[in-house]
Amino acid sequence: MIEKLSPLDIRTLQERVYQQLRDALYQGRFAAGETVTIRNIAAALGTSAMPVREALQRLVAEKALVQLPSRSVTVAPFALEAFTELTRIRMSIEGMATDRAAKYGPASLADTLDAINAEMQMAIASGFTEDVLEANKRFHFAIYEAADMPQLLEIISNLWLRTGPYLGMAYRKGSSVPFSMGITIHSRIIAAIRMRDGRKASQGLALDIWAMARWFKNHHLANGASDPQPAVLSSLE
Amino acid sequence: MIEKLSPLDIRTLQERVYQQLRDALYQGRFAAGETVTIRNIAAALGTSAMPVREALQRLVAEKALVQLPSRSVTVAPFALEAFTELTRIRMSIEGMATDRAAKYGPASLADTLDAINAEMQMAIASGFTEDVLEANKRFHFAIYEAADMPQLLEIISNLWLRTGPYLGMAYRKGSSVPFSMGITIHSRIIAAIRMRDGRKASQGLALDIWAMARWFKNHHLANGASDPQPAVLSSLE
DNA sequence: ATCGTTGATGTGTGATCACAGATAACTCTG
DNA sequence: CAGAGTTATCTGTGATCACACATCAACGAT
Repeated sequence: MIEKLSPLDIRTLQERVYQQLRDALYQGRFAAGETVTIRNIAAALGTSAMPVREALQRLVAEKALVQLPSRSVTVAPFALEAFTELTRIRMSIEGMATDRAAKYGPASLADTLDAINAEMQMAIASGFTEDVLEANKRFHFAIYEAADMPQLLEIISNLWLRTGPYLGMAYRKGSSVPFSMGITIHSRIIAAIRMRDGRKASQGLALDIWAMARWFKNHHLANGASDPQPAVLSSLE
Repeated sequence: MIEKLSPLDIRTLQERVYQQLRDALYQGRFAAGETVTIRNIAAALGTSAMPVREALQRLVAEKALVQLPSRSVTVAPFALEAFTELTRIRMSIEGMATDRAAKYGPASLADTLDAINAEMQMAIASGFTEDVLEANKRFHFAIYEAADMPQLLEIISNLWLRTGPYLGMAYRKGSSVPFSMGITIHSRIIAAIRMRDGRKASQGLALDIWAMARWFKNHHLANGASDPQPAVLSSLE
């Protein structure tokens, strides 16, 4: 009986609108600063305004979108200070998750990460940046899930939703993301996890986040004509 | 001209509903597990269902309320594991904020904190627990604001919204919260901040959070008949 | 006695509408 | 030719309604 039928999508319309918008945002498919209107999206999705407006409000509540004083909703324009602060927060919070994953995670974690890192290296070699980004995300979240702290995981997901668009945006403009350095750092993290050295793993992860942020800043500000960042970790500490 | 008129409240209805619910939740005025319906609240507030349902969805998005599979919204019932995890997260995140406040905050911070701590001691002496809780909150947030990280501040506010109800609930049941110990810990934090010792300040703050959580667990579980927690910090580390 | 059915009631969801605020182009006045 | 006022248009907000789903109690069949 069961195998003759396929499960249905019982999510509410609002939920589906939300997830579609969330994905689009995460992949940077909306331009920063772009304003997003209820009726436009409703028309694009073929729904009424109702589910769209609730999805938008939810995204605003999660800080994935911002609401102007005029009450219209826009994609947050890039702001250096906000980005720097987010990076600092991520280094701390994701570092904490990594510490716990290293100390108390399953013994199989290091092997899982090795496999993902190998896939990432292959993706780099073949040049599919989209796949590289995806593998990088999988690498990080494999660690965070191993920390076995569901609420922390959600906080981290939210932070990625806020930072993600910038990276996607940057590589969409055709820049070669320096992921090869990432591979090396990842290996160091794996080694630390294998030795259950939470401190080293956490520091490695923070370095990974920091290096990516520094690259992004230099790349982004090059187009915006501003000072490149010094290659010293302390500037973010 | 200007001084003849007083400014109006231009917030949307939804916003006002949201803030009223948020306050009520934070003060523990809703029982854990209680289900909250749109029409009831709308009737109580004298509005239509529309702004209420949007406020509720916002609170769900912020994890201040939970949505059951039946799609009705309830106040999250107390769950020990969730509380323990939240405490751990708070120790880390609020510790980070404290570290920065100590290192880079204004020189006046220590004096401000001393004043608040004195007020708190007075409130303890006079027995107004509500005032004690309020002073305690002011103490903590004076530190977090000094860290000058607006996004981090919002994350912390959200964490307090999730943890706050339990403390309010407990003291509402007539328990004497052991705040006198808090005063001592606070003094240690102030001393560390005065010396710009971020590490010590952050450890002191984590201890403050941890001690409060431990008291709550013992108190709460005493009613629920379970094992009291050992008085060792490592159990949470 | 147990399980399934039926109904009543209460609930969230989504569509639709009326309306006020915002914005920008335009017009009129000085 | 400014600058204040006007207008047209687009936007979010809030009210209201129809509907489907959830829940639970009373009832009936087995």
